[in-house]
Amino acid sequence: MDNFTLRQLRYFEALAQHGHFGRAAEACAISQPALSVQIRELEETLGAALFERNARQVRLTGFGEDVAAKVRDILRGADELADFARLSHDRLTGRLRIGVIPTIAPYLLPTIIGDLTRRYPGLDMRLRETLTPRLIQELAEGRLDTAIVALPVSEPSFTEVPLFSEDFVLVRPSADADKPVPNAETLREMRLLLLEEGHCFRDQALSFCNMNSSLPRELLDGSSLSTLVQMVGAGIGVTLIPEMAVPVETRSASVSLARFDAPRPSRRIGMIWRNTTPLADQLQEVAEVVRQSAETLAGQTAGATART
Amino acid sequence: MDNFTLRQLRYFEALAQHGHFGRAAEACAISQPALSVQIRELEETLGAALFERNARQVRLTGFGEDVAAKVRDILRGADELADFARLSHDRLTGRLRIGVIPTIAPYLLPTIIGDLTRRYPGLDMRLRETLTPRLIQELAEGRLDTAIVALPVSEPSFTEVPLFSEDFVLVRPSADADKPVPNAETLREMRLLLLEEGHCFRDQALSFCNMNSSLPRELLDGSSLSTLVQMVGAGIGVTLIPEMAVPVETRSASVSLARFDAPRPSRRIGMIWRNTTPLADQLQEVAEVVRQSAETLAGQTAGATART
DNA sequence: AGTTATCCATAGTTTAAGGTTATTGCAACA
DNA sequence: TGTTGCAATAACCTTAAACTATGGATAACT
Repeated sequence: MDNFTLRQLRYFEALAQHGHFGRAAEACAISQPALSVQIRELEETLGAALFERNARQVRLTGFGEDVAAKVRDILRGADELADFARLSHDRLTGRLRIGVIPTIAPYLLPTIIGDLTRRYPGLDMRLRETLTPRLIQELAEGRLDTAIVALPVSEPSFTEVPLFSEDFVLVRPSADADKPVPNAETLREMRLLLLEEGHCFRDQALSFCNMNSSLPRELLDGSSLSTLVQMVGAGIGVTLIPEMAVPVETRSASVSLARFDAPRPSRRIGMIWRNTTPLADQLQEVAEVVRQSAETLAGQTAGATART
Repeated sequence: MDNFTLRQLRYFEALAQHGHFGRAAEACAISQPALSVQIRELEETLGAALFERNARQVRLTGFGEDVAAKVRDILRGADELADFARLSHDRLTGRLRIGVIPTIAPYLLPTIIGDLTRRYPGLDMRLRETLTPRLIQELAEGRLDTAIVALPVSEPSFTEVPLFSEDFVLVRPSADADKPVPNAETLREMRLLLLEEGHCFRDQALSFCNMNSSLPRELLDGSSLSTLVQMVGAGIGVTLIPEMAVPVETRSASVSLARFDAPRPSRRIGMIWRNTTPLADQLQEVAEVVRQSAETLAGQTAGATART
């Protein structure tokens, strides 16, 4: 292998520039003998003289000139690396891969993308929307940096921080607007439309009714909350949606909304990341930003829910 | 300044590639703790984690990936430098700046350019033809690597090696072909055409006649041997030319050649270089090549002189 | 669940590398 | 012929980097 050091290259460049051991050494903040030794060792590793030493001046040899050009490239590369590292210091930078579950993504992402981009200019955000199990797997494999999911996840190798809680809202045909709000019991008797299997929100909704997810039931599965609301509008049944989805999903459907009495169904949303990620500090910051975005969004949503 | 070392970058690259401290350390031919320490120190200098260490694997962080790209560039540059140096090992390479006096250049250069190029492929030869004082100055200033001149030069800071001696040949009008060959005495009475001042060959010719160069005389100065021979052909006078110039200069002129009796006028041609040049060894080689080229050339020249 | 295996980090020690000051040697110049 | 300027060398000291041995955490196995 090549056995020269970056230090030798820096000394070499200084000497090439100054043409004088004493002054070059001063520029490198070392003593003249130290520089002499390093230059000699560099010449030995390269196998040829880089400088011609003369009683009156020190001059690059032809070989030395060729070397100088290559050394310049190397040192500029090293400087760039140092600059890049300094700029990245403690700042969230480069790529940040965030996973989000489908029952959050459409409502939260538009806001937090904006907020994060404003907060961390130059951040290369990459978003992935998929079901919790896959998010967990990709996070474990290092293909994601963090994920926004429903808590708890209870993976010992993950850290989870809560972001916010959101209630579930009942969506029923407009015709039912004046009927009493059902409780968990009565809800079980109704035709409850749910997301297809795999969605955590499906399980959360079922759990509210004390029903088993795997229990074979005659229910129609939708692939998105949007679909479910459309089906409700068509009078096929009722469904639950998280509060955050209300403004978007009920905008154009003729359905009525109802909030449950206590104990209200709800879920906790949080961020998770690998315990070992070096981004922990920055991800805490990101969590704070997301939390505030969600809070703002919740304010608007509450208004919307009230209006309906 | 940046305080990382090339060694750390090599270790970093190995670890990035292997994703495993033990195997990367083995690839670097060091122990695992040594690698751990160097990686940690690199991370400290750069101010951020490069790898995420996990019980099962070691993975680059986003920052680490950006760094890896820059590190690759730096290391490839270093490798190139090492390769370049290895190729240049002890071989005469790169630029070689040779100065030659005008009364040698036209006759010797065509041959030695060919011979040197054959001997040192890839050599970037740069030739300069000018008068001895300027050659000496440029050599001293490091603007030439070596020069081919008439000896002695007697500069204490220069090394001189003899290449060959060459006799001076008398050139006179063809009509004089049968006249006896003049000696130094009788030559002084003839109309001797010489090169303009500054040419060493002018002084050498004058010295043969025991005449002082600065002595005001009615003589016509030519700017090249070629001009002088043309003037002889026109019957204006006689001149001396070095043996080596004979084949080229008398090819198309109607003049006759005559060799002097002993003591024949002659001059010693040699190569000079700075005592301090690191190319000394290689220049000795070059001198040997030039010596042989000149010998070959002298053989042809002798034949040509005999023919006339 | 206890045990083993794997793997990275840390500690303590030795060796090599790089720095310092003091001195020598060499050329150039007055 | 000293004198001066400058690079090389020597002797010594400090820091860096290697090694062996050990520790602690996490998965995997029985």
